[in-house]
Amino acid sequence: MDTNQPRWQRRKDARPAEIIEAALTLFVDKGFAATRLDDVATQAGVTKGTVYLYFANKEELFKAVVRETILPNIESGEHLLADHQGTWAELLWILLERWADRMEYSASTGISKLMIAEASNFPDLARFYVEEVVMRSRKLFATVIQRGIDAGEFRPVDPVMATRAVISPLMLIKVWKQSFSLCDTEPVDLKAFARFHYELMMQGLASR
Amino acid sequence: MDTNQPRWQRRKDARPAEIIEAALTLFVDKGFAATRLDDVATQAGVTKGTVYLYFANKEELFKAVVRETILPNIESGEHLLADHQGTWAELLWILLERWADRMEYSASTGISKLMIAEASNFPDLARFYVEEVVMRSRKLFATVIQRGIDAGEFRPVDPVMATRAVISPLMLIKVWKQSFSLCDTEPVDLKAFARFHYELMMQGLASR
DNA sequence: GTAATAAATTACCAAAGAGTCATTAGCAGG
DNA sequence: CCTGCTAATGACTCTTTGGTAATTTATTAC
Repeated sequence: MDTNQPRWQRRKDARPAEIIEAALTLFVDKGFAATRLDDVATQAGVTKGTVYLYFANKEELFKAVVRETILPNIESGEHLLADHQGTWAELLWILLERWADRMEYSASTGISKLMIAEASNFPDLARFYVEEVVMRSRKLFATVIQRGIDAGEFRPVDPVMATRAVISPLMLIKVWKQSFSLCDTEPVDLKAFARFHYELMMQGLASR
Repeated sequence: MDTNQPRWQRRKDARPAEIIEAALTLFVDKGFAATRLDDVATQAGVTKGTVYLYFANKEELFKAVVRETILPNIESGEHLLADHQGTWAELLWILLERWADRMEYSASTGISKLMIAEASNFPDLARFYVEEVVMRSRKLFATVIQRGIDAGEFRPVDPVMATRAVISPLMLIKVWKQSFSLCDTEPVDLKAFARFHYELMMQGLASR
């Protein structure tokens, strides 16, 4: 108020991304229904009217959040598979490590929790998510495992089930952390756990 | 209408349980915020006024749902540990199988998904859930693994991390099924997957 | 400087749904 | 059969919040 700078600025290009980021945080934290658009607007540094300038309604904003946040992350893993030279066990570890890494700093992995919570209320978005994100991730891991089996590196297990077994622990631990960070006092080092789980997967629990 | 039976009955003792069951189904399916008390009442065969006869408000109903549904299930596993005679690997399988079984028919396992979605909106309930359900389950599995290590059945791994690795796949698959049953077309036989995961845990993925 | 523009605000509306309470009616005891 | 008790109803209020639109103001071009 003391300086005479403008009360707000026109930033047409930057607004949508800022609103989506604010919405991502709040949706992941409180859920879709419990998040107020007024709060999204405030956190994005605008007012509710501005949100409606860029998104038709709350549901469209939700869809935009999921789409914009997820899509950039999908493809890099597939490139890793295409370009890989070493053993399949190595690639498996690279994929898990990269994933654990991303979980530490990127808010985008919170989408998993969000989709789990809201899938039944947004069937079409759930279908999009399952097809474009989940299926592609599964296929990536399943291919690595299948090639490992073909190369004689892995025992001949069912690659579909093995994929689930490989992915689940990291996935759940992230979802869990997202939900119970306030009360679950057992701290988890994501990367250390990823390594532990990888080695358990490879060697098994039984003594020899 | 044709017969002259009463329009409703007085069933003071039965109502709370019926309302809780209806609420459990709807909360798990649609989430807390998206569930209308009118719908809960209808599904329980009463009207909204009756719900408020037995529960102070929506939040208290939610807490009652979590408490009443979970508590009966906790203790039986602990008894299994106390009474067990065979190997620890056997007990591990018994616990997993029993869990997979229960997931098939009991709605109570849907609580996991519900708590994941709503934990941040109900911190005190989340704390109750983590302490009374999660921690106790973890402790149960960790004890079995520790004893298996002591007995020389298992390699000397970190039992806390191993517990997470053992529990996560089944847990996530259940949560997932709960959320994406409509669009994730890959069918999962819970018991078969439990067996697969158990054997993978025991033997490992690497060929010898 | 000034006028035209459109980005952003603010005050508003309407629907939905949580929560209330006066009334109704099932049921047990006399 | 009647009477009292209270479980259950259903119409009501009030708050919350998604959504709208008239108004304001930053910005740009001349």
